[in-house]
Order: sequence, then structure tokens, then C-alpha cells
Amino acid sequence: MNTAEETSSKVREGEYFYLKSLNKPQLEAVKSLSGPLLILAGAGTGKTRVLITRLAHILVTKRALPSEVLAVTFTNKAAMEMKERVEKLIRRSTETMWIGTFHSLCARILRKHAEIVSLKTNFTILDTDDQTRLIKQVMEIKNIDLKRWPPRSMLSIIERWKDRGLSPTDVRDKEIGKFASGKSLTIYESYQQRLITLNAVDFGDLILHCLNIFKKSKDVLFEYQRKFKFILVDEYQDTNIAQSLWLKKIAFGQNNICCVGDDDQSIYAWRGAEVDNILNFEKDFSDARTIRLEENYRSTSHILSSASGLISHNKGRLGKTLWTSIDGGEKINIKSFWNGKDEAVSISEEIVRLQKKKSRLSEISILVRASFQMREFEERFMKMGLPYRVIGGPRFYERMEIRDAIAYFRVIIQSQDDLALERIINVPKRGVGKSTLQILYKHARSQGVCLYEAIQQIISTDELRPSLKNTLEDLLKQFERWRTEINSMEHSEFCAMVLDESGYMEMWQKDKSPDAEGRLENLKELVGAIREFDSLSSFIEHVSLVMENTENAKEDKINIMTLHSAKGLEFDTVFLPCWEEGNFPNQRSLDEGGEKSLEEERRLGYVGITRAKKRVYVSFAVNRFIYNQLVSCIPSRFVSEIPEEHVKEEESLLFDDQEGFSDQEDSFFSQEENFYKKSKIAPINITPGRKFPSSYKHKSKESDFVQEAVKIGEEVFHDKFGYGKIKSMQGNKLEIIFQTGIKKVLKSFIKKR
DNA sequence: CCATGACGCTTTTTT
DNA sequence: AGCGTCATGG
Repeated sequence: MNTAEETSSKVREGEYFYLKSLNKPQLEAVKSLSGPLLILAGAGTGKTRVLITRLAHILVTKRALPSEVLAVTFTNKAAMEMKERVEKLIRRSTETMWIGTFHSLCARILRKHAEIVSLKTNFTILDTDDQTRLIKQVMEIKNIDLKRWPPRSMLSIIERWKDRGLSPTDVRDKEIGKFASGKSLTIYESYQQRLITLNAVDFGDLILHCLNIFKKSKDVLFEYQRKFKFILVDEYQDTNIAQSLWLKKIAFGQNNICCVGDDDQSIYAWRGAEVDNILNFEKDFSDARTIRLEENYRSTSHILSSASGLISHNKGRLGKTLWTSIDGGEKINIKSFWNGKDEAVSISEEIVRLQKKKSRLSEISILVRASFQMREFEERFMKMGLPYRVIGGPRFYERMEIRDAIAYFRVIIQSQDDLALERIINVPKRGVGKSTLQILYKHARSQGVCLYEAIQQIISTDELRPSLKNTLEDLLKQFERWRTEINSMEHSEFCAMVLDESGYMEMWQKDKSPDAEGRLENLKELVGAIREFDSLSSFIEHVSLVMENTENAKEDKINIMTLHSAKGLEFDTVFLPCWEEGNFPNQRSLDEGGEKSLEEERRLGYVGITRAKKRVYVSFAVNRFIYNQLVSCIPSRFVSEIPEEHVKEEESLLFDDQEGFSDQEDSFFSQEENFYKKSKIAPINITPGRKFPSSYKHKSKESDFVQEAVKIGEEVFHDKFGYGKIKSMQGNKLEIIFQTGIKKVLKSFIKKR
């Protein structure tokens, strides 16, 4: 191919074909190549395009070699997309470029300089499951009541520390907190020690160790500072403190860093992302410039204005004014339902209608707050035979059989991996149960060796009963033999052999449970996947770092996913169901983080709306099954935050269905009261004069509706039924004689004459 | 060591 | 409801 000559000829002619279709700020963002640059890019303003074009421009104009560019993304998907699009644009392989996620790039650096932080280059990257088991072990040793102090919580405390770049020695006393009676820091210390003994790291360590390498060895740091002439960072609003420190260190000197982000789309604060990174960019990097991309090419003006109206309720924004030249279109459809089932039915019917109008299903998406909410839609679509796909469901590599199989490989590659050995030591059953394991671990701890070595030592004694001793001896011999064979054959064949010889395959073949067959299938698929890699260890690295869902997005199916996983995607039609207080905004989120979390929930709503190109449907139900209990709900405050002029409101169900309503009304109101009592947030203000849904749902003190006593026989007014006379009352429930007949109504829906 | 039933918890998620 | 963990008893 003549790609190189072709590109350089373009350069000589000064054509830069790829710059032609950019708008003014985009062009500026691509061409401002010296000094720190923050690109504030609103939803749908072409930020990925700018990033890719910028990268291409740097290379084409020969400002840097491919190996001198560092491009950091947040997800593997984004990294792959960037590689593909850059390759397509400049027709050159991206192989020598450092394009990847924070974690994969750090892993690359860490493998090279592992010894600086007391690791060996073949260290294992633990998954969540391993992490939990490890922290549990540590806590058990320290006699912590695991019921009172859940290991998962401890893990998240550690993760938050790591997110901030804090090693155990950096944690200040006042940060320790009440967890595990103040033992959280010692647990953290022991956990880190155990990781080193296991020659293992967790995800947070990838960044943290890398920071420590830079701290300990200036030479290594200089090497990378010199190497990377240009740094590009995507989704900067999602970076945590450790990651921004990492960037700052590498960028120091050359100072050519360009970060792209949108503070309004920061939705990962709950796992340590720091919105302040983007807010403080100009302070963190001297002489920084900021360019705003504000022309939206994705959505109609109704959609964009709705989203802007919603997000304008947040404080502390950098502020952007998005605009679009795509005029008109449909208003946002807002609809209420009696229950979740009605909602799913109606949405599925609407989808069929759209389908008849030649809409592609793959251009339709249902975005929910929490994944359990997907089920209602899945069931409905299944019933109707509508094809759908769930994005971000359970992952292939998280299945038990796959993890077990990989655990075998991990022990072969790295015998210090106690967690992997522990996982499979009795799978298939070998009669090595909990008590045996305890003996082994006790020995390991007293000798300061890993589990594998402990077994080696213990089987040379008579501590164990003969049958056990023999099984363990056989197992170790097997592992030793596998290690000698690993390089003598094709690696996927080797893996198949291990699974076979270990008896793992046989275990599932003999299993009569209905899912055994599927598991065998998965194992076959695993071997097939391994074949695609150069080596077993590169496969395992892939599994630990990439873990991607191989979805073929090409099939014409409805997309169902959470709001979180929708970021970065776009669809013609977006359904946003389940907009009820407690669910969205999520109550737990609110309880934990108060006002800040409320704003993050609102950003989530903003992300949801801005995914749509043509149509948005927001809906909520009055009743919903939660843990199999029917609960009355009130609509999300976000519903009334969408500006009225961009909304098409469908008639409320509440007014049409008084009969069904009366059964629920007691719980309906106590629910609302409880909600505001529990929530740290005061009831929100309503827009006066707005009939639906705010006027009767989100009553506040300013409301002109009746708050206090009314008498039997008194004449009152109801929005829908007009004037009537109170016949009887029972708590909040009133029976009122209207001209159209006797209705049961909630007191709060009534105005005094 | 393993099977069984009681108990209890249940957001978002990528790496 | 549904799953996972834990304690109990065989």
C-alpha cells in the first residue's frame, strides 16, 4: 500500500483533508497544539471526532512519532474506537502508539518496572471476586465481625483511598473513620502486604503502583516525560485524583496535554471520579486554554432544550450553552402509568408503531437507572417476539466455569497466586475442604510462604492423613508437569489439555443439572478465544483488563441498558422509564451523598435525554413492585424540571382511574411523607401553574392546595372534576359528590373554594 | 466433608 | 422473589 507517500503528499500540498468538515471551535481544538488544552465538549458536539483528528494531525504534520503520543481513554471500547478511527483516517497502524485505558497503560508500565514496587513482572491482576475473598481473609485474621463490617464496604474504603493516590502510609489518622472499630487502616496495610506476597495487584494498584514507581525512580519518570510529546485524554470528568496525578506527572515538562470532557456528564463520582479535576484544569496546568464545543449535531432543539433545562437545576457547573440547527422535531413525550407492567406494555406498543414507520430497532434504546428494571422490558419483548439485546449484562469471563478454568492457568503461570489455587484446589472435588485449607493456610502464614509452597512443605511431613497427602502430592505433580509442557505445544491446545487432565471437564460432563451443558459450551468457547491470542499470559492479561462483552451491534435489536452504560452512545429514539422518586433519583444515592448525589443523578438524566437524536419518551408509574411488594410511587422531581414548552404531556392516569387509586391512597401519601422525612433533601419547589405532574405530586408549602382541615359538607374544587361537596372523610381520603358522581379523592388534590 | 435450610440483602460499574 | 452466605446436622 502507498499510504505513507499518499499522506505525506497531502501534507506537502497542505490539504489536510480531514480538517475540512470541522467547525470553527473544533478546528481550533485540533490545531492548538502547544500547551495544556481543555476541551469542554457538550453532548453530541463531536468530541471524539476532535480528539481523533487532533491525534491524526499531530502525526501527519510530524510533530511527533507514533510512539511519542499517549492517548488515554476510560473504557476499552473507547480505546478500540480511537485506534480504529485513527487508522482509518491516516491509514497507518496504531500498533506503536500508546492508546489505551488508564489501567492497561499503567499495567504496561508496571510490568516493565515491577521490581521497583516489590513485584515480579508476571504479577496477577485480581478481579473483584478475588479481591473480596482476600479482604475477607485479612479481616478474619484480624478478628473483625464480618456481619457488622461487610468486606465489600472495606474494599470500597480502600478503593476510595487508592482513587486518591493514597498508599497505607499516606492515610492520615483523621481519615480512618469508624469502620471496623477504627481498624480500617491496618486492614489496608495487611491487604497490601498480602497482595505483594501473592505477587498480585488489584485494579486500583495499577495506578497507585505506577505513581509510586514515578515517586521512587525519577529516571523512570523522566523516561516517560521525555517520551510522550503529546498527551490526549478522553472523558476527563471521569478521572479520579490518582489518575490526574499520573497525568500531571507524565505531562510535566513538555506540558502538551489535551483533555476532553463534559462536567455535565460526570456520573462516576460514586466510584471515585473527581469532577473537580475538570473544574480545576486551569489551576492544575499552567497557561491552560479552554475551548468550548457547543454546537450539537445530534439532537433536535426540543430534546436539547429539555436536557439543558433539566441540567440547569445543578449548581457548580462550568456552564455551556448548547445549540443545534436541527429545528423542531417532536416534543418530549411524558406519560404516567398505573403500574410498571402498563408502562412496559405501552412502550412495547409504541416500539411496534415506530417499527411500522420503518424505524430500525437498533436505533431504539431503553435506558433504566438500575439493571433490575430491565427485566420488565425483557419479559414483555420476549412475549411479543421483539428482538432485543441487553448491553452490560453478565459477562462471559465472570461465569463460574470460566473463572475456574482461568484459575488453573493462573496457578500454572504464577504459583504464588493463592487465590486461584484456593479456588480450584477442591474443584473438582478432591476431598480438600475447609478444614484442610485452614491447616495449609496456618502453615503458610507461620512460614511466611505462599499456599503452593506450604503444600510442598507439608506433604513432606506426616501432618496430614495419607489419603489427603497423596491427593495433594498428585495435584502438585500435575502442576509441575503442566509447567514443563506449557511451551511444548500450541497454547490453546495446552489449555484444553489442562482442563481435561485436571478432571474439570469431566466434572461438568457428569453433572446432571440443566446448565451443565451450557457450561461445557462456554469452556469450549474459552479455548477458542485463547487460540486468538499470541500466548496464554497475553490472554489472561486481556481477560483481567478488558473483560469486554463481545456484542455484535449490527443486528437489528432494541437496546436495553442502564443510563451509565449509555454514555457515549446515541439513538434515534430513547425511552426513559421508571422516573419515580426513590428510584430516579435513587434513594440510596441521596441518603449517602445528599445534594451532591442529587446533582449526579440529574446529570444521569441529562446523559439519558442527550442520547436521543429524534425522540424521547419519559415515563413513570404510580405503583411498582419492589422486592415483590407493591409500592406506591411519586414521579421523579426531574419530570417537572423539564421545561414545559418542550414537553407533550399525556393525560394523567390518576384522574382517569379513581377506583384503582382509592385502594392505594393511604400508602400513596405516607410514602411521600416518609420519603421526604428520610431524604436529606427538602421537598422540591414546584412550578406554579404547571398542571402535570408537579402540581399534585410535588406539593410544597407554597402550594395553594388544602393542607389543613376541611369539613364534611364543605364545598371544594378539584382540578378535573370541578366543584363538589364533601360527603365523608377518612384520614386523607375524601368522598366528594361531584356533578359527575361520587368520587374518592385525596385531600391534597382539593382546593378550598 | 457435604447437603440442607434459614437468614438477609438487594444502585449505578469499568478497569 | 431470588440469590448468596452461613450455620447446623448428618
